[in-house]
Formats: sequence, C-alpha cells, structure tokens
Amino acid sequence: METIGQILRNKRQALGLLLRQVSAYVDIDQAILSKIERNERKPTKEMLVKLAEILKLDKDELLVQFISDKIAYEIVDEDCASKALKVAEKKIKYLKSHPIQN
Amino acid sequence: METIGQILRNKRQALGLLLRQVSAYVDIDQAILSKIERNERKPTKEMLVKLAEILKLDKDELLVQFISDKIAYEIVDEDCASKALKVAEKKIKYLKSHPIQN
DNA sequence: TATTACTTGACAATAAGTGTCAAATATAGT
DNA sequence: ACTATATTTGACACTTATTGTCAAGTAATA
Repeated sequence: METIGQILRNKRQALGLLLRQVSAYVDIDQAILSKIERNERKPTKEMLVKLAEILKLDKDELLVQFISDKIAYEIVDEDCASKALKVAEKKIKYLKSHPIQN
Repeated sequence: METIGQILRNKRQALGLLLRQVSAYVDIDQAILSKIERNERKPTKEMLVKLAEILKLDKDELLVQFISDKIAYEIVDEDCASKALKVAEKKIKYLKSHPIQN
C-alpha cells in the first residue's frame, strides 16, 4: 500500500526531478516537500494540485489519496472505524441530496 | 437523517433534562452544550462519554455518529468523497493488519 | 574534500479549536 | 405586560495545531 508521500517521491524520482525543482514550481520550501514525501507533513490542496501538474499525476486520483490518507490516519485507532465510514458515506449521500441546510 | 446534535437534544428533552443539568454533569459551560446540540461545535470524546451516560445513550453508537459526522462534514464538498471513503477503508484495514509502522 | 541533494530541528507566524462570561432572546406562567 | 426560567449569541482570552522559514546537519558521489 503506497502512501501519498511515496507516490510523490517515486514519481519525482522517476522523472529525474530534484526536490529543489519541484518545490520551486509548487512555491514551497524544499524542506516542506521533503517532509511531505516522508509523510511527516500533509500537503495542502493547493500544493497537491501543483504537484499533480509538475509530476504528471492524475489530480483527482491524487486527491483521493490525500483525502483517504487523512481520514485513515484520523480514525485508524478507533474500534468502530469501519462502521463509522459506512455511516459517513450515508450521511454524505444524504447531505448531497439535501443541499440546503441551516 | 439525524445529526449528533439532534440526537443529543432529542434525548435530553425526552428525558426532561435542562441544558443546565446536563452541562453540569458533563462539566462544561451550558453555552457549549447548546452549541453542540445545534452542531455549532463538536463535542470532545470525553464529553461524548459523559453525555452517553447521563442521556442513557449507547456510547459506541454515539461514537460512531460522532466520527461519521466529523468525516462527512470534512469531505462532503469533495466530488470524490465516496471514492475516498472506500480507499480510506482499505488503508485502515491495511494499517490494522500491519501494526508496526515508522 | 568539495559539491550537491536531502533531512532535521528550532523557531516564529498563523490559524483553528476551546472555555468563559454576560447580554440578548425566547418561552411559559401569572 | 411582568416575571422567571431556559436557551442562544457573540465577544474575548487561552490553548493547541498547523504552517512556513531558516540554518545547520547528514549522506552520497565525483
């Protein structure tokens, strides 16, 4: 199972790009990118979009990885994690079909 | 579809309890409880446990509602929300079966 | 050993979440 | 309408998380 950091690092190296080059494109300090690639920090969505661009990765697929990483990390320690995910899916479907709230 | 706030409020009123009484038991300001019941703030886990006690709600079920609410709220605006949840579930299963990380 | 790539940690800046309080509003009884 | 009680709202301080910046560190290679 590949983490988002691994995906980014693998692709960057496959393209022969340096941290310096990618971080310049994304407009972040290369220290941050280094940490992102080692899953020590999470990218923002803006970073993700730019990263997808320069690394020629599918933006939507990367976003799925990003969000799922965040959720998984957030609730992996809960006994009811799996059940909560199922309920969350129902809630989201409900919310999307009833857009007016508050 | 009931939010966690609605669940708490409905049950509190069904039991004929006042915000003041419940918040005293949970040891929080009643303003906070008021906001929790209107989904303006999220309870902490500790609050949830105490709330389950005094409101005679199932602790685990409430926790599922709590976590699923948090996730749903977090990603409802994403087009790929549903897909991300599925991937998250796989990641969690993977993480649980490979407990040693880092 | 000099150079380049990457990593690490300390620190400041910013944002997000929390608790407290008092005033405002609502609700119901008289 | 008046009172009392319940709830809501918003301002604020306080704490905690997140984020960016930087310089010094390590690692690998020529």
